[in-house]
Amino acid sequence: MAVDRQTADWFATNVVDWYHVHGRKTLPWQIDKTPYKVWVSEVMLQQTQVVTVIPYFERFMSRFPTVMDLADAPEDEVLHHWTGLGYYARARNLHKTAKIIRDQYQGKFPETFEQVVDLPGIGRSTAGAILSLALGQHYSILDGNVKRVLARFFMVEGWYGVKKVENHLWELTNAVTPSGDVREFNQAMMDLGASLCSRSKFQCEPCPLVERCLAHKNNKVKEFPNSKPKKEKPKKSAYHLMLKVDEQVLMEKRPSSGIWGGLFGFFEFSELSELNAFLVQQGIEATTYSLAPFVHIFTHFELTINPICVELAQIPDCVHDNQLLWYDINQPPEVGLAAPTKKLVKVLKAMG
DNA sequence: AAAACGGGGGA
DNA sequence: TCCCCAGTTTT
Repeated sequence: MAVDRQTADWFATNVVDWYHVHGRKTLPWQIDKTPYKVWVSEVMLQQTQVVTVIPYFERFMSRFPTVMDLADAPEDEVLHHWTGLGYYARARNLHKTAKIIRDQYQGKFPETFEQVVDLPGIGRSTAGAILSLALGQHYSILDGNVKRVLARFFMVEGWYGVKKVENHLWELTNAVTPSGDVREFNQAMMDLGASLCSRSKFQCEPCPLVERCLAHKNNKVKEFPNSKPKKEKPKKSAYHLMLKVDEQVLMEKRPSSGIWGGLFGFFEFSELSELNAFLVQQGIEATTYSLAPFVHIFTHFELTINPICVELAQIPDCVHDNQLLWYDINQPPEVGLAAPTKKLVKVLKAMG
């Protein structure tokens, strides 16, 4: 789906005009712009908002005023100046790239798209930002702000983590990016996305694009860009063996790592056959019966727990062990229990 | 508690 | 090529 020329021109003109009145022009990386400054600021801004970035950027620039200073610095010091920003792999890439520029480009920041985009930590959008903002070259950008503005204006369906959707957005940003004023336009798009067209606190009335914005027209600004579809949680199931002697039920201490680490719980099996094999192995011959299965939801998966009961007349020899606990449901010992275990204890108690 | 951010890297 | 991940902030 192409954008007609008239719409593209209208879009660009309105955005650039808005920039001249409302855009930011005096951020530290906008003064005396160089590819180096734009690069460092763009990488910082990939993960953090403008107000937070400013002090980091200034400290970084006063310690590493040029790409050569950065290249010659010890990695630890680079990381130190990044502390608090997170994503430390990006700081390492920054340092790696500085060394490449020192060693392969005589310390001069490369100025072609292919060279720039090949550098570690610089992808298509960041390369476009460096070349357009610092050097006025005609490249589009597509960061999160631009994606949001375009997804709303054109009501782009789908989550942009999907390649097809992202490609479509690239076509759109290419189409609306004007041949002149590319610096102003790109900067304006990022400013717009960060301010009026922010994710949740958007304000459409003062927006220079409001008249033709499809999401606004359809009263669906909130729905665009479409968010990442909640991925269905993997479903797992487990059998929990509740070995009962009167009012006591057997638990074991779980390994310290992994789910419910260090808590006490029932013997857990992924298959019923394993549970039965365990009983045979322990010389336990008694009838088992099931309680109602239930689902326990974790952040990353859903576990269906099938409780299996066995009632014995007396404590079997085989199960005296430090790691084991005969949990008396009337006099609960003070140990950690996972939520589903607690729930099952309650069920047992109710059964009497 | 969960999504977002842009690029790297593993499947 | 697709999908997940990193760390922190924001919602």
